[in-house]
Amino acid sequence: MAVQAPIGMRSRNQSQRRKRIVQTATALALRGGVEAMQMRAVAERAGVALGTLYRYFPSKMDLVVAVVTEELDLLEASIIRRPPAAESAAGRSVDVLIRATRGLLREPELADALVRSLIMAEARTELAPRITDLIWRVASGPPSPTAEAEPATPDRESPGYVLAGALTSVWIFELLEILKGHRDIDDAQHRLDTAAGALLADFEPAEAAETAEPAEAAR
Amino acid sequence: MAVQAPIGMRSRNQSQRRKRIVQTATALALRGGVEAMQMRAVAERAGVALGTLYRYFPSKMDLVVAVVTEELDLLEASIIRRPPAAESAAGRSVDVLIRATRGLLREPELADALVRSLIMAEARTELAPRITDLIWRVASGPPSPTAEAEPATPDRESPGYVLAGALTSVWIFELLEILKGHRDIDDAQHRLDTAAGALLADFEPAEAAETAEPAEAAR
DNA sequence: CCGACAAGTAGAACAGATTCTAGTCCGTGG
DNA sequence: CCACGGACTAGAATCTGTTCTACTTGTCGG
Repeated sequence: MAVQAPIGMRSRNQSQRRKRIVQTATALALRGGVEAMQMRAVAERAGVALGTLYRYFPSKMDLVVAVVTEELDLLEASIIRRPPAAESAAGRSVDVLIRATRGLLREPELADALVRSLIMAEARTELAPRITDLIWRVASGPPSPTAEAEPATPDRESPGYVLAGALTSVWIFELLEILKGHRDIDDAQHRLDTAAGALLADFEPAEAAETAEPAEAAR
Repeated sequence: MAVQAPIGMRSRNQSQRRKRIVQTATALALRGGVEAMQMRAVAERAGVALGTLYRYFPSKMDLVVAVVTEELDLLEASIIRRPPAAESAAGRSVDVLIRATRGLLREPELADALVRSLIMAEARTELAPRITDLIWRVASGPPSPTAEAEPATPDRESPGYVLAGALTSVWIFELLEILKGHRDIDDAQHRLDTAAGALLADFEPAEAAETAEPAEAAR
């Protein structure tokens, strides 16, 4: 077999291979969900040996996390592309979360994988903090499209960040409930509104927030 | 698995058997954790055939949930025995949650099972709501040992209940983080204090409990 | 050119949950 | 008394994640 590409730089091939694996895995997960994303199947369709797959992703969970991480990238990009417009920190946060929810529910199987990853994933990759950072940013400042000055490194001990983390927990659970069929989106939104209202009532991005106080930023 | 209408002696034997299975499972889970609680092993030690075990518990998850449910009973009993003393609703809630946390961490393997059950368990048994109910009750009533006045049936749509549910989410996540080794109890307590302070700031089912200070929960 | 080596490959082997097969046992209605 | 049905049993079989074996290839320093 091994139509080994003509001798080339190993590292590029590696990342190429890795990418192909993740794509294959995503494709499989998109239908059938996580259980359809079987390691043998992924290896086969990606054209690598099972052992190789396991070299790149030591466990299925790692692969799931990789898939989900890409999804998360897309989500963040979409947020940046169209920032939330609400007045309050809570409003903006819920806006983002609900949009994320709707987006995810378009691929319930993937959403399921995301949630499980957020919850179960070991220290390997920190997924949940990415959500919390997102909320933090969104809550912190009315997004000023030009300013990069937004705290890309929030103080993770500050009350504001802790509360953003709490909201993340709530969101993940609501998403989970939706996926389990216990709620619909509107119900979840209502709950998120309630929780966010309480959690972010007097949200203030710790210190360095002064820089970003332009009330009505451009759109 | 419905505890179907009794049929003579049969039903007693059934519940006897069921109980023995759960006990065996618990014993195994107490050491080794969920992975040590292998279906074959449980069946063997409980003295039933594998098929029978699967008749009673269609999946391992169901068995885990059964085990964890018993644990939850113990927790509730312990709460009733020694009600939280703090002034504020938030203080009492955190008190209970931290006590639960400490108790659970005495059996990390079981704690792990609990958390995963709370999260993953399907509609079958509703574990998380039991926690929320607990928080609700504890938050609602300044512990009046005599008063039965508190309704055991909270309005699950009320803002107060929704907020209690949010606190449940936060707690489960903090517990998870502790189990993953990302936090210690004190850290978690601090976060719970922050979250509960915000969520239950002006909690009141009927009465008033203004002082929403992050309470020094019991040691 | 050589030997060491990392990265691959094909495929067998292992492990534990879940399912399936065949047959036994026992209480009950006819 | 007896056939039926449901609960059990022992154990094989299946499925899927994970690990292991044995062998090939491509790269590279010397």
